[in-house]
Amino acid sequence: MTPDPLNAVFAALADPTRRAILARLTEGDANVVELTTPFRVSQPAISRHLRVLERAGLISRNRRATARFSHLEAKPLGEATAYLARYREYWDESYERLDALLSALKEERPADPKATDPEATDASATDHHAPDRKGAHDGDDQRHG
Amino acid sequence: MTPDPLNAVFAALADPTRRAILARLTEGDANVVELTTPFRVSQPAISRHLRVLERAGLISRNRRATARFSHLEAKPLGEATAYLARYREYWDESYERLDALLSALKEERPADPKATDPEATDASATDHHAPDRKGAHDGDDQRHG
DNA sequence: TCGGTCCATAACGTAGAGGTTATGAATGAC
DNA sequence: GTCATTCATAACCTCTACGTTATGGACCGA
Repeated sequence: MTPDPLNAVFAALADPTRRAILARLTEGDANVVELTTPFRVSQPAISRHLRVLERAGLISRNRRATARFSHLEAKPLGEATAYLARYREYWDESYERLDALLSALKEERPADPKATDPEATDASATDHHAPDRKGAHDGDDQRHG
Repeated sequence: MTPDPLNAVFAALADPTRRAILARLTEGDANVVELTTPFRVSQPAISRHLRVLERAGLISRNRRATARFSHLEAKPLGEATAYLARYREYWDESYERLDALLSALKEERPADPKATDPEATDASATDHHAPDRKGAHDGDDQRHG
């Protein structure tokens, strides 16, 4: 039933107006009029953006008189960040490769002990653009369907 | 002219098939056939997913004989993470507030040590609808759906 | 040269996103 | 009670996303 919360969170974040709304909400809760004013789109459009954000769990809302205030709920952002953190080693990879390269160069010259860390030379680095792994892994691919 | 790279990156991440493709690519580069097999969608569908990922800068591709291998380019993921990091204080906030609340309770009745585990009592529960950042409003009237 | 494999693209359908204007319900102020 | 404000919703349009099947180009092996 729940297809995957990340779908809704990332989709919500894909729209610049919604990101701007979230940024605005870091300065404090705001009602629809306050959120509509700076964005030169119509009020119903903002209302729909808010509904998208609410369904993604990124905001909560409560009444106050005739107004309805939106409040930033950042936990899904934390979950999205946690998801992305899985890839950190891959965008650090270039630095690691630079490290490996420098280490290799240093090996030709004498010494430097810290260059011998086996974890530093990640497999993915050598693997770069040299696939040749034809069906090596078992069918562990995740389908979120 | 470039509307904002985050648009494309988050939009690309919003699709579970594309996220699965990225996950697969952490195990090594793959051609279209290898990427199509596990996902029970047609090959043209995968080709389009790959184009979306490529436009978002999340993969690069190179030929190898008749095949075309995709390679994970994680830097945009790092940029997306950097963007989300701006909100870290807001999802940490709940823990901070929970801490503050528990501290306050402890001062009243010095006892009950097991209540201090932040993992045990879900933080979002306390955080929910307790704005007080600026708008200083209360009243819990929320609607979902 | 010929057949097979890999892949992109075209053509098409459906569904949803994002925008608009018009309108009405809910609530506070007078 | 009456009016003004706030907001959601309906009705509508356009554009894009995502999927399909059909097809053809590019390239390798024999």
